Amino acid sequence: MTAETPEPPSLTVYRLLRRAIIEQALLPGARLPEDAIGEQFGVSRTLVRQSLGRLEAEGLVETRRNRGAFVAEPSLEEAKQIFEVRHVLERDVIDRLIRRISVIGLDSLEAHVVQEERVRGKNGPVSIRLAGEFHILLAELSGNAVLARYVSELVSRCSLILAMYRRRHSTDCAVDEHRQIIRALRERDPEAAKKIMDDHLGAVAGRAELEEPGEDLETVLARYGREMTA
Amino acid sequence: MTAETPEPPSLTVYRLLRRAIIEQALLPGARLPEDAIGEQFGVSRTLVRQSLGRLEAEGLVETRRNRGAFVAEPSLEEAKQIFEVRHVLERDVIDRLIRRISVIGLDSLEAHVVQEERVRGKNGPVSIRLAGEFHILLAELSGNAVLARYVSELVSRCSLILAMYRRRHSTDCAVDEHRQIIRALRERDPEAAKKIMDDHLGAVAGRAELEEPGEDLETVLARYGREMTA
DNA sequence: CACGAAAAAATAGTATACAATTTTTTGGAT
DNA sequence: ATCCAAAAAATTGTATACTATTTTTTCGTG
Repeated sequence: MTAETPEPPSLTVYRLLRRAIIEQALLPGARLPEDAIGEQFGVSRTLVRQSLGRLEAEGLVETRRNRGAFVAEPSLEEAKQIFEVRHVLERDVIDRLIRRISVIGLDSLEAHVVQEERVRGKNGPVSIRLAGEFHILLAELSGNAVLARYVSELVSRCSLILAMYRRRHSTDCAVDEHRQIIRALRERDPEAAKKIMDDHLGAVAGRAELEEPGEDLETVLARYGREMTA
Repeated sequence: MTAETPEPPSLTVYRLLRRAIIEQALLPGARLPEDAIGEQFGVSRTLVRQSLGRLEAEGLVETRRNRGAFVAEPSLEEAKQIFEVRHVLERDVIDRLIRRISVIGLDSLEAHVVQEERVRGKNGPVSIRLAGEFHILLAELSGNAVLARYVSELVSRCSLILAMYRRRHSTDCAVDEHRQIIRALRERDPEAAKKIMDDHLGAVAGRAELEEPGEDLETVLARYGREMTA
């Protein structure tokens, strides 16, 4: 009789907004008016506001006093700093995994990559999310929850950065690089794994060019809001 | 004519609660009832709730569904993980500082240590806070704001850990070790600096023993609430 | 006196209401 | 037509009100 407590609506709002941002349905700079969001999700501004506050703490949202919330627009400087910290943390993740990863862990990584491959080219937004979640899974397998949380946060913010400073999303390369990381882990080769990780992350840091704004808020939230009411 | 926008009350509540926790005026496990806090600070539950939410995201507060908020009680496992990530991040801070720290930066570190020395033994809570702020200052001088934010968060959580798993607060040693770090930075000696940092952090990770609960909430918040109304 | 069920009180979760600020619109003067 | 000021609308920030859950108290029974 596990009571199966349902997810509290406050969390749902947070989670859906987060996903909309990470999947780049809400692009950097997009306004996030409290009542419009609340209406779409069928909740009051109270919960929306809480969610926005939390997203702000994570760096996915910026709020201007008396002026509302916007999807964050990390500057190039911020972007550089985020990637630098990712480097530091993910190198440590690799170190830990080399020492402790189990067969089960490797299997779950493989399974994830298979999933990535399955949607490759078919569903852009989901590809973006899955690519990030591979890194989060790595961090979680490291066994250090604190480390995993920070990696997760930085990976999310990288989604924003990619949305701003990259021509087109080409996840094709990523899936391949992910496989390479798994192989290096399987062979317990820390230098190879770190090298791949460095390349994988470093390649992104040196580009620039913007995109056009996305669809309007209603359309986006209607899509993400379905999960709320259902 | 810089307009000097005053701090919004929501931020003030957050900041004061945070300080009360970090200075160990509110000990791990202490209940944090929303209306009692709001009454003390002269604000509604709305703002208290926002603050508690943010503190929860930072790991300083834990909330149990329909049961309220408490000052977090990190387990020994969590504590270990926090110190591990601190190690990784602060070693990187040192690396950066060796490369880039200016005379002005070194001076501000010196100034901070002087301040630490001034209150040594006289004001326990402030000593605790200042000891942590030395590490935060180091991280800020590294020039990477993302890195600084994470170090800051972890340092705060360490305050909780010390409150739970340490016999008595002996900041005497810390001040001395802080001086040693400054010296190593001045001499551009990365290995020495990292060695000291490792010892400094590592020394704490291997102890255990609990303390007794603290004073009641009202007394504590009356002290911290002064800044709110003034 | 101990125990347990029901009632009461307390407290968290959410929605609504109100105040303050910002943005947009309007209308007149140049 | 353009610009500027004043009014209106929209939106945020905060407080209050209401609902649901949890905790405490009460009180009857074994």
